[in-house]
Amino acid sequence: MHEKERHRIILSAVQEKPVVTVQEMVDLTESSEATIRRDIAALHVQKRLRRVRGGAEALSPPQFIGLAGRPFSVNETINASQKRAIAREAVELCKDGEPIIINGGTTTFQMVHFLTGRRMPIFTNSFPIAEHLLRHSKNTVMLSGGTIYREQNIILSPFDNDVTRNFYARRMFMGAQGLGPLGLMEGDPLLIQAEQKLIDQADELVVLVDSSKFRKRSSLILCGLSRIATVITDDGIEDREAKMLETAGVTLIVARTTASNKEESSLQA
Amino acid sequence: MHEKERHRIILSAVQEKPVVTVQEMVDLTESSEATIRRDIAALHVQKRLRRVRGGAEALSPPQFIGLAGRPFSVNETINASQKRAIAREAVELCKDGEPIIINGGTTTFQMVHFLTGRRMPIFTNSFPIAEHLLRHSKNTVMLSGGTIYREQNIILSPFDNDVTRNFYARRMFMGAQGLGPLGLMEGDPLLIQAEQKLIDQADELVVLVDSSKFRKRSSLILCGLSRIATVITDDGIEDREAKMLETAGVTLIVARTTASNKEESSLQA
DNA sequence: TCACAAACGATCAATATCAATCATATTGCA
DNA sequence: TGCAATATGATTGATATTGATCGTTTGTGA
Repeated sequence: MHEKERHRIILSAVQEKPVVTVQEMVDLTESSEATIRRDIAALHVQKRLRRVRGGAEALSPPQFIGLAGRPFSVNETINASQKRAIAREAVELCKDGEPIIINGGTTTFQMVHFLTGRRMPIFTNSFPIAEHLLRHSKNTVMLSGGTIYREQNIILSPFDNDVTRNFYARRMFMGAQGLGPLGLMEGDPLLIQAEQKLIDQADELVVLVDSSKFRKRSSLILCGLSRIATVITDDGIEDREAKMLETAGVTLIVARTTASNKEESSLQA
Repeated sequence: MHEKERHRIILSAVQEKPVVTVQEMVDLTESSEATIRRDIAALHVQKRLRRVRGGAEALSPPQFIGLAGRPFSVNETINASQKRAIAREAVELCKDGEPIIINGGTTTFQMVHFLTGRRMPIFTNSFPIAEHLLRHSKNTVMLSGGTIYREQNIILSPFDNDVTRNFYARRMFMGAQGLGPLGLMEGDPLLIQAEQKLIDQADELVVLVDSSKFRKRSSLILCGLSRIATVITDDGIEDREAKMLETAGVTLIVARTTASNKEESSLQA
C-alpha cells in the first residue's frame, strides 16, 4: 500500500470517529505500527489531523452543524437583524390556534423567538426549529418523518406517503435563496424536494426573504409568483421589485429594521 | 478504551445528568476507578467539569437545560447504572452498517452513550434520542413523523401511512413497563400505539428491562413472549424468571452491573 | 461519639505507547 | 545492472498510562 493510500484511509477514519487508535489503523492498512506513526506525524505537521497519545483525532471535531444554540453556522448571523424583523412580521400574521407550517431555513428559524408565547399547532421539517419550540414554548409541535440531513438541517423522507400529507394549515412560511420575476428560487435540490412536499399543504404561501434576495438568482425554480400569497422583506427592497410583486398580485409586507443600515444589506452578496 | 474516548464519554454523561458517580463512569467506560479519578481530575483542571466527592458534576448548570439536559426528569436517574449496563449489552449486539430501530424510553435512551463511535442507520421515534445522536455521533438518524408528545418524549402519528412503514431493520430495541409470562406489558396507551407500529419493522425484537420489571405488572399487553428474540436485563433476575424466558425460547443476556465480577459475564450465554 | 463503609490519594508493577535505530525492501535513475 | 534515495518493518530502551493495593480521609448512621 502506498503512502497516499494510507493517508487517505487514515484521514477518512479520523473523520468517521472522533478518535482512532494506532492499532486500528494498523489493522485497517495492514502496515506496521512504525509506518502508521510516521504517517500520523506527517499528517500532524500538515495540520490534517491532531496527533494524540494512542492515535489521532480529528482536527476540528465538533462542527455540530446547527443544533440548538447556533442553528446554522455562518448564515445564521448574516443580516440577523433584518431576518429577525421579517420573522416578527411573519409571526404577527398568525392567530393562536391556527395551524401553520414552517419550512426549515435561517430566516424562518428566527420565527421561533416570537412564537414562545403562542399556542398553535406547528408543523415543521426542521429539527432545530422543533427543538427550540419544544424547549421554549408550549406550542404543539409536529415533525415530518425521515432522514435528518445535517447539512441542510431538514428532515426528508424519500417516500411520498408520510405524515406531511395529513397535515393541513392555513399558512406556510418559507425562505428562499432568490426571488425574481420567474418566481421562487432555491439552490439546493434537497431543499427543493422538502419544500415542494409542503407547499401544497397550506392555503397561503408566505415567503420570508431579506431584500438582498431580490438580486440573487439561482438554478432551481420552486414555484411561480402566482403561487405566493405574501412576501415579507426588509426596507431595502427597491421600488421596481415592489412593483413586480404588486403586478403579480402578491401582498407585500415591509418590516422596518430598527437600525436602518440599507447599505450593509447590499454588501452581503 | 483511550483517554480521549473516555473523556468524551464522561463529559457527555455529565451533560445528561447533573451529577455522575465514579462507579457509573467505570461501568460506562470499562476502565478502573483509578483511571476515572485521574480523568476527572484532568477534566477538572481543564475546567470542563467540576469534581465533587463521589463523582463529577456539570460545570455550568444552564448548559442545555430542557430536552437533552434531563430527558425524562424523574425516571432517568432510577436504576441508572443497571440501565446503562443493559444498554451497553444492547449496543454490543449491533454491527456497524446494520440498521436498527430504537423505541423511545429511559432504558433505550442509555444506548446513545455507546453509539457515539458507531456508524449505523438508526431509526427512532424518540426526539431526545435523535437529538443526542445528532449531537454526539455520526450515525445516520431517521425520525418518525408526527406530533411530539412531551410527556412520553415520543413522536407519534395518528396515521398509518408514515415513513415508519418504509424502514426495515434487523433489530428493534425497546423497553417496557413489565415482563411476565403473558408477555410484554406497557402502561401508557400512547406508548403501546407507538411500539406496535415499529414492532413489525424488524426481524428481531430485543427487550431491555432491568430486573425489577419482572415483578411489575401492567394493564396493557403489547405482545407475547414468543415475539421476543432477546431479553437483556441485570443480574437481579431470579432463576424462576430466567427459566420462564428459557422455556419461551427467548435468549437471555444478563448485564453485570458492578465492575467487581467479570467472570459472571461469561455465564450470560 | 464511635464504628463502619465508601471514597480518596499515593505507590508500584504491568502494560501500552513512543522514539530512535538499524536492517531490509522498493523505487528511481544512470 | 549497480547505486543511491526512500520507504518500510522489526527491535530495543525510554516514557506514559493503567489497574491493583495499600493506608488515610470523609461521610453516615447507630
